[in-house]
Amino acid sequence: MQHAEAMTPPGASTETIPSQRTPRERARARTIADIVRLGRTHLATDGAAALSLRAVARDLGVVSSAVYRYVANRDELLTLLLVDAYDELGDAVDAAVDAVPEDDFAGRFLELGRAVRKWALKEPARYGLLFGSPVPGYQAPAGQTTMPGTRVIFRLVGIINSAWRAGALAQEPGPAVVPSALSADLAAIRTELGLDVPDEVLANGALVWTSLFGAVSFEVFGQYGADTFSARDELFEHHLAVLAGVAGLRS
Amino acid sequence: MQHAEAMTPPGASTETIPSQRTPRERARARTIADIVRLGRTHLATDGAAALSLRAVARDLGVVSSAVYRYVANRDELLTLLLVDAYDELGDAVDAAVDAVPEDDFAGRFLELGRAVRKWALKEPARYGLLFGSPVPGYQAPAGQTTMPGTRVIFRLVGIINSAWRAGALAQEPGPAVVPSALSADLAAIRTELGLDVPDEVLANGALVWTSLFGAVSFEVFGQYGADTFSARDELFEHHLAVLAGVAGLRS
DNA sequence: CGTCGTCAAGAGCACTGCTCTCAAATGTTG
DNA sequence: CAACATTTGAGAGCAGTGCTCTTGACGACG
Repeated sequence: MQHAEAMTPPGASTETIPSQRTPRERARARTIADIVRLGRTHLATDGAAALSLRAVARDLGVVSSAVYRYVANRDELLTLLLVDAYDELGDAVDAAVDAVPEDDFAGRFLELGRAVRKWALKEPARYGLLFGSPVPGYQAPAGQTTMPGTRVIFRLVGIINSAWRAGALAQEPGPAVVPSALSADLAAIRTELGLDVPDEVLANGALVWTSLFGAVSFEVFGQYGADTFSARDELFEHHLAVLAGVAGLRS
Repeated sequence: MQHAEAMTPPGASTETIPSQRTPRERARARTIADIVRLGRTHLATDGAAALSLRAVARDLGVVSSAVYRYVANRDELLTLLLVDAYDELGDAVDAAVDAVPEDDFAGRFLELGRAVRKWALKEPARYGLLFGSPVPGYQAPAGQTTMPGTRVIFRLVGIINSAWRAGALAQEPGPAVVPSALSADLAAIRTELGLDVPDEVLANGALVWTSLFGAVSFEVFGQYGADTFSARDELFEHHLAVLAGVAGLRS
């Protein structure tokens, strides 16, 4: 929050990419991209807590203090990597969902879930940065991270909302009454995202959201024992099917 | 795994607590308990990655190298704190569940969920150590952590199994067929834990398990936006009610 | 062509985990 | 009670970390 303003000094930064007018800016952008690329590798290899600016500098073939010309501190590099990972996950989810016909709502949901799991298993450390325990002392600047960080949930509620509009949503009996305070929250979400679904569906959607990431996190973080589940694909498919039912998406 | 053997030097340690025969052992146990206590404070304050043996030594009023007389390394202290936290969570869950009549299966499940959430919100950093992204380079020794680490899930499937035995489990329609490989996993779990529930119920129980911790993790780790949900108690209660339905526990 | 801005390098501070040696305190035992 | 043995704490030291500051060089721009 406070960071967001501090990061846009008055008169500087055009928010959009500066299109690299001078060769200096070109070289600078290239170097920052290299730093992010190397940081991504270290992040994927050793995890977020072990991300070291000095190590990145070594790989860059430069002394440690030189990196500070391009990145203010370790937290800023972490933010860059956070956005980088959110975007990669968002792209993967978008591609998977878009490959399914628009009117196959259940199919789109299943592919969304599979895409999240697939990316998480491929990039466990980066997934951990996004959805694991927060890095101590690091607070993600909301201004830069909320947008890419909400792509998956936006996509999910978008699918549910489209199904609702198409009249393809099976209404579960479920606990009918939604308390007033929660109902106010849901109303705010509904207006902000331009949704039509009633409280019950929206609340269930939130549960499906957290449950999807709960299942993925358990698998990625090794919460299942080493040998408790060997058929993890099938377990996840079962979970997805049940969650589709909770969301009202019958295939 | 490998650690487990290295931690029981031949001829030493009786595995059970040595009951502190000599005053030396008494003093030693007291010091270790102090280290764990101080470590717990640091863990709760600054998170797992920021846990520092030197800081613990300072608080203990002793030079840094002295703590290595009691704890082999940082990872071993982390293991002690891991077990410590698992046990505290397990105790909290046990107390909450035991406060509900044995035949109120849905009520027991709800209290289990509430206890997990309550403890997690009270101890976010320690919860993060248990269920967040794994600490890089640290592998929990299974021999010491699996037992306390499985108390909650054992308790959960115990409730479901008791309800099944009592004929109080509402069978949901759900996706009927459970694939063969997953069925084999579930059979192994069933025999190991002495359960009677069919595949479908057990698989749904696994989903309820991961979903419960998914919902708690989202809240503890701040995955909900800062101001998206203000009525989080009610949201969680709604989730619990739906999950009780998934488990077949109708109240 | 000279000025000015940018950049890399190096030194340095405070912190971390961990190892080693040495001396003191402590408990055990003859 | 005194001698011994074990345990313990202190200190130095190594290698690593984030980060700051100063210095010198290089390149772009007026």
